[in-house]
Amino acid sequence: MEKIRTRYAPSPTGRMHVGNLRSALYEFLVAKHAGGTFMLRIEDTDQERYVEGAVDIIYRTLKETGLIHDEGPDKDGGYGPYVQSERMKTGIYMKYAKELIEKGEAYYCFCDKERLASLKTEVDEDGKSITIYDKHCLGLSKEEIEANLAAGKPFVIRQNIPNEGTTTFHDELYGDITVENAELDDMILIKSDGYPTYNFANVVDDHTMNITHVVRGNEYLSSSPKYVRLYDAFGWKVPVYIHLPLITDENHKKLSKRSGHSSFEDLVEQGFLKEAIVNYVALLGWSPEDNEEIFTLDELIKKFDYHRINKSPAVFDIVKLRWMNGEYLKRMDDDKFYEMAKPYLDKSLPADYDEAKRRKVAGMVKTRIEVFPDIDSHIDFLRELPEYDIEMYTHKKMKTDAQSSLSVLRDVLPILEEATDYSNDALYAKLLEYVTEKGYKNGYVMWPIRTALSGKQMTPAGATEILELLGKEESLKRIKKGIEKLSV
RNA sequence: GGCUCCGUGGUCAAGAGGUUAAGACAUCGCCCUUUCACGGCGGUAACACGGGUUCAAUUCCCGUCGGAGUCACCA
Repeated sequence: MEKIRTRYAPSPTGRMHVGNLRSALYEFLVAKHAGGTFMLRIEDTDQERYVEGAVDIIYRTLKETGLIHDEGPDKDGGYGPYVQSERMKTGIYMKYAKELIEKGEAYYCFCDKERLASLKTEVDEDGKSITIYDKHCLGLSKEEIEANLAAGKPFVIRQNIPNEGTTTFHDELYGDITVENAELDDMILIKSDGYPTYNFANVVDDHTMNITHVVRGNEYLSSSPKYVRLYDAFGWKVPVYIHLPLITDENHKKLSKRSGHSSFEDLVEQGFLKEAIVNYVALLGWSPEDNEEIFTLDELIKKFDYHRINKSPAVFDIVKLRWMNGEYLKRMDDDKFYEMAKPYLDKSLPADYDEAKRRKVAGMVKTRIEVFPDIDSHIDFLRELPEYDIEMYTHKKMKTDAQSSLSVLRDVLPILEEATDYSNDALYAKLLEYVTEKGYKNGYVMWPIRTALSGKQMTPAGATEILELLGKEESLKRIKKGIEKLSV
């Protein structure tokens, strides 16, 4: 069996959104699972859409996600035959286009924009025009063509598709798909600026680079017959097609940059881990045989079998991504977690907290956040006591209310004032003495303390842990404030 | 609108002619607890509809409906 070769062929038009990333990932996995080759090819034949820096984004994203290509250009390795605009300079596309003209499978077209526009007669509900080129220039004589070319008249080269019969192609997932040739437009192969269109460059490059498996989004499904006709026209072997189900937003619309859907980099900026994003995206449209959900790239390579790819579109669910990111955070070792959380801790914590304290807070927060930016909402009270309502002192299960809290806080204040050891353990022991002496339940005492200290419904730590973090002075201040509030 | 594809809970997603139709996220409840969270346990919730084929269809076929994609000198 021949070695599998796949390629990721993005056009540099900006950041990679989740759909792009998923394509790259599956192309990578299809190849790697079978020990094949994964390559990168930059499809930049549209000078108008080219975005400065977009190629670097592609390199960076691939590198950061671990989707390392075996062939193709990279930041340091210079360019090669894998950037279409460079490749075009060799004249390869024009050469092949002319070959098709000789075979009668393509032809010169000199129609101008106006004539083309006049063809767009039918208009549908959305105001969109529908056109199929009328093959006007196919009827040109050899002399007319020569004359036009000699006169330097702008031209394009079109694929010649018969108006009768049908074309069928096979997709590994969707099976055989057949369309009427009459439905197929004579698509442009070479544009008037001399650049090949995506459609043409794609086929020429896939063939000449020996791509065996073409993995791409399902939006290409309906144009695939045209590609197949191109392969046939050349007499080339048609690659194995694997069209991927679309990834959509919550409204079931295809993800796109234009609609402002999140790119990989946006997600990273929102605090998601790269591994979690890749992991989550892998599960959009594919599932393993077992019920595992968390895996590394290497595990994915082992498990990935493209036959298990789903056919129906998948909604990108950020809520589940958040959950998954949280799983990654929980499994992360403490040192690494601390390093990554540091910038967020620095932002939220009082400046005088030393490293030991910061590490302690990191540990508290580790299992309760889903993404790093969640940190602030958990610990902001350490910086400053927020305004809070005394309603918060009421807790049904702890059987506390404003009145009971007031008396507890009044009792506890002197204990805390006298305490010299402000460690969690010592304070806990001290307060427990009080609790047992009075015959209260733990929560009956701890709840009001915690409330007075934090002013929050929830905190990442218990009352005594917060006492330790805050320190004596600040703690007493907050307890007094609580008493004051409750006394009114 | 033409063409193409898709249609299992709110979402992801197993399954496949005969099952009590998995699992995960979300949601709800209980337990644990120095609050919340974590963790543990449990609950609600799905085969779009109508015809066939069959002893038996969620599963196969047809139709309907619904959704999406695509119809550029963009990729």
